[in-house]
Parts: sequence; structure tokens; C-alpha cells
Amino acid sequence: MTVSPDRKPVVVTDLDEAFAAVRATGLRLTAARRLVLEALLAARAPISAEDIADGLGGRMTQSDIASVYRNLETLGELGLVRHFHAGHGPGRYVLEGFGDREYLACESCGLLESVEPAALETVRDAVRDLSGFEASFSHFPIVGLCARCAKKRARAAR
Amino acid sequence: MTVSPDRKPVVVTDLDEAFAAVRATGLRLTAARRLVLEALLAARAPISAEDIADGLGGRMTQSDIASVYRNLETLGELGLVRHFHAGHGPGRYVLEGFGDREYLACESCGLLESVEPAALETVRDAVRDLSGFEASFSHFPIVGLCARCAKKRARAAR
DNA sequence: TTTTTTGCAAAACCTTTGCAGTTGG
DNA sequence: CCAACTGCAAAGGTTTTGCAAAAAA
Repeated sequence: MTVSPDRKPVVVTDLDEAFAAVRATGLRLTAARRLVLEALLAARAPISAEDIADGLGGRMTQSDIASVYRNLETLGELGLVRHFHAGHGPGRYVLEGFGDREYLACESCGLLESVEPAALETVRDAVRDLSGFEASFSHFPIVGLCARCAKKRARAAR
Repeated sequence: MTVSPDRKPVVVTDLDEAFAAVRATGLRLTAARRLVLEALLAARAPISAEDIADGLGGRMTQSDIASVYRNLETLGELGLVRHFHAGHGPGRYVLEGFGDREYLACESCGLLESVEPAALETVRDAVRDLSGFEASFSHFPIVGLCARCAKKRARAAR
């Protein structure tokens, strides 16, 4: 079993910064790489590799899914991109530039509720109190029902 | 996005009880079905569909992986079996008979730490306090580092 | 006998890999 | 120029599905 090496997030908030960050590492700024960055920046939310390869449903240029995965991995190693698994389905990728966020995944409506990492500190504390287990929600977020769906569920069960 | 219907756990603690529970539903008690139940009972811990198909590494009779999946699903609907996804890798299946447990998955050593569901109530409370989100850990358990691995990690970082 | 279930093979889904050809610097 | 990168195609791991044959009740 492996654990991803600690990568310091590299915050970029526009394309130029992203491109500069890539160039600064000596990596090449190819068309495929640019497309990935553009899609992530346009999405402003966690999306799948397929979303990117599709060009966000046709709104952008399409690209090869294998290159997308390779670039997501590379950009992840650079600290520009983070990815996580929210329940079933494909992994989600998001630009670190949108701020340090963690997510709560609603398994009913698909909502990815974004919360500040600090807010989850009390949650991590509660887990740690159990047995010293250090919970990490950044790669496998908490899954459940958002407030809306939980209410709906409660109403349905009445 | 779908959510599994609420299934009341059906607790069985030996083969005869399991077989009886299956018969009671009108479902047929086939050899393949029995093998799944036997493997789950012998394992006494969450295992993968492949573990079952392999006959627990040769200790038991092998069976067809497709039938294993179909039976796990059927037995899940009956409330005899629960399954969840602990980080990467195949899903894990466990007999409800081993008591109502939740798990904490260590992504370093692979340990599945079993805890009482009630113990996670404080954790769920902490999440609920954030935004009303109802966390559920039974299908997507908390992932992180067990106390042992966390300590090792801290030592290595010194 | 009838309906359920099986075993096999094929496909679906997400992701990774090999490789020959292309391209950025 | 040439190492880095791409696109394509194939494969890997996990799970589902179609279907004719087998078996439970």
C-alpha cells in the first residue's frame, strides 16, 4: 500500500501563472498540457479526466484521455493539481489555485460541498480520540447526505 | 446518483443460520451461494470478491467471480452482507453477523481498524455542525493513518 | 417441470502503459 | 537536435451483463 508523497500546493489563479509555474520547473508547455490547465481553470470546480478530454462537453478543444491522465499526474506532482475520489465514479481533479478546500460528497444529489480544511480539524480530532487514527479527507472525502438531501430523506421517512 | 435502499441487517453467526435465512426468503440455496457464505464466515473479516472466488487462497473451493458478485449483491439485498470501499482497490464484503462495525482504513499498512458505530457518533456530530451534512461511513469509511503508521510517519519526518 | 441460478465469455468502466512518431526549447 | 511529450492502441483491474446450459424446488 502506498501513500502519495507530500506535495506542497502551488497556488496559481490564472493561465499565465499556471504556464509560468510549468515553465519554471523545466517541463515543456505543450498543447495538451495547456488544455488540461485551461479546462481546470475554466471549470473552477473538481472535474473528471474525461470532462477534460471531452473539452468540458465541447466548450473547449478535446484531447487524448491518456495524455490527460499523464498530465494530471505530472501537474499533481508539481503541486498545481489535486485529485480525490468522491464515492463511486471517476476521480476528480481540481486546481490548487482555487484555495485550500476539502469536500463533502453527497451521494444522493452528487453535490461536492466545499469546506475549509480547518473546519474539519474538529472532525479529525474526534477520530483521533478514538484510537490515535489520523484521518485524512483530502484524498478520500467524507461521503453522506448534504443538508438538503438529508432533510428530504427525513421527510420521506415520516 | 443512487443510494442503496435501507436494508435492515440480518445477523447470522453460523452457516446453518445463514442457510436458513436464505431459504426463508424463497431464494435457492445453491452451491455457489453456499460457497460465498462459507468464505465470508471463515474469513471473519472484510474480504474482496476475488478472495471469495479464489476460495480464500485455496483453503476453500473456488468459484466463478461473476456468480460471486451476483451472490454478494443478492445477499446484500437480504441484509446478510455489507460491502464498502476502503480507499483504492476492490470493494470489501463482510457478514453482518460479526456485529455492527464500522472501519477506519489505514492507507499505509492496509489495516482495517474496526470500531463500534456508536464511537463514530461524535465524528458525525462534528461534521453535522459544519453545515448539516449527514456523514455516513458505512459505505465509504474514513481513510488515513492508523496510530502505528502515524507515529512511524512522525518519526520519519523528524 | 419450471424458474432460478450458474459458468463462461464478453463488455463496461476507469486508468495505466508501450511504443513509434512529433514537438518544444 | 534530442529529450520530453503526444496520440493511439492495447492492456490492467474491478465489476456487470448476455445467454445457453444446469440445477433447485
